[in-house]
Amino acid sequence: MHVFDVLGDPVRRRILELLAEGERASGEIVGIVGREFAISQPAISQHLKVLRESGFATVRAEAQRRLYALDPGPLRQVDAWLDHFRLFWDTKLDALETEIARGKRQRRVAARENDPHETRKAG
Amino acid sequence: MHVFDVLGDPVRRRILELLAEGERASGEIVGIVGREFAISQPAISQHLKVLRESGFATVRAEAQRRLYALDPGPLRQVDAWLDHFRLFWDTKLDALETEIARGKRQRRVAARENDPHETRKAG
DNA sequence: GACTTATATAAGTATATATTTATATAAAGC
DNA sequence: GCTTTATATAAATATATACTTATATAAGTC
Repeated sequence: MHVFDVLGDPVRRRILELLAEGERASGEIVGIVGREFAISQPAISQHLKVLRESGFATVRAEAQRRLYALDPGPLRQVDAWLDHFRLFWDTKLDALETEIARGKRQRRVAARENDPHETRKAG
Repeated sequence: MHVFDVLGDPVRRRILELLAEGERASGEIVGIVGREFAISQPAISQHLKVLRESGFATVRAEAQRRLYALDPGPLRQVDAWLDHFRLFWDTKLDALETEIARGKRQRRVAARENDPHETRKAG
């Protein structure tokens, strides 16, 4: 399923917002999102499956619980696709600013990925 | 139709990419996108309708032609939604940078929107 | 005024997916 | 071992939407 199809569903968007706050058990998500959208546990379980299989979320087991965490990869892809349009919607100056910031970020990310110690901070 | 549902279709994403390069007549879009995706003129016309009605594109007439232009509003909404996750995927420092840039941009946008010269789309 | 060009709309259909209820799996507690 | 708790899967169904072909609208050309 394409990144944007995944994001097309409001339940999945809500789940992602929750996961942005931190790891959550399936049951917690069912509690919150199920109440907000009035849908069943299997419905949410299937949305979680979509999020797993499309790379938006990872899971780890802890006893019977399944703890879901956000994987930012696909969201970064969306951000990258928006680059097509930033030059359009920003003023030229804004765009330049944005591009400079992105470039800096990308260079740092590249540096991290080459670092065998996988350090969290990079200047 | 929700912003993300609009972006869920690959034909519409391609049309938006084209419009990011500048205004295009419906016929040009049919020529390019129709060939790439092997779909008919009415199919593309219907996608253009979706883009119009969801605010991604504006149209103006020129003789029989319909000239489509990108409206960045909904794409900015997507960008804004991604803010939920930037703190997650950036390092703290990166995020701070991004937020500062966004703040500056938003203040400028607000200034533009208060400008009485602002143009609105045709009914 | 008929014909051509450019685009949109109508009607019908096929397919994808979001849901439901029912059931399976699997770990924990007693 | 049986029951409870937590989660996933199966099967069936409803709905939305992305197409198709056919046709309408409207401006330009001869």
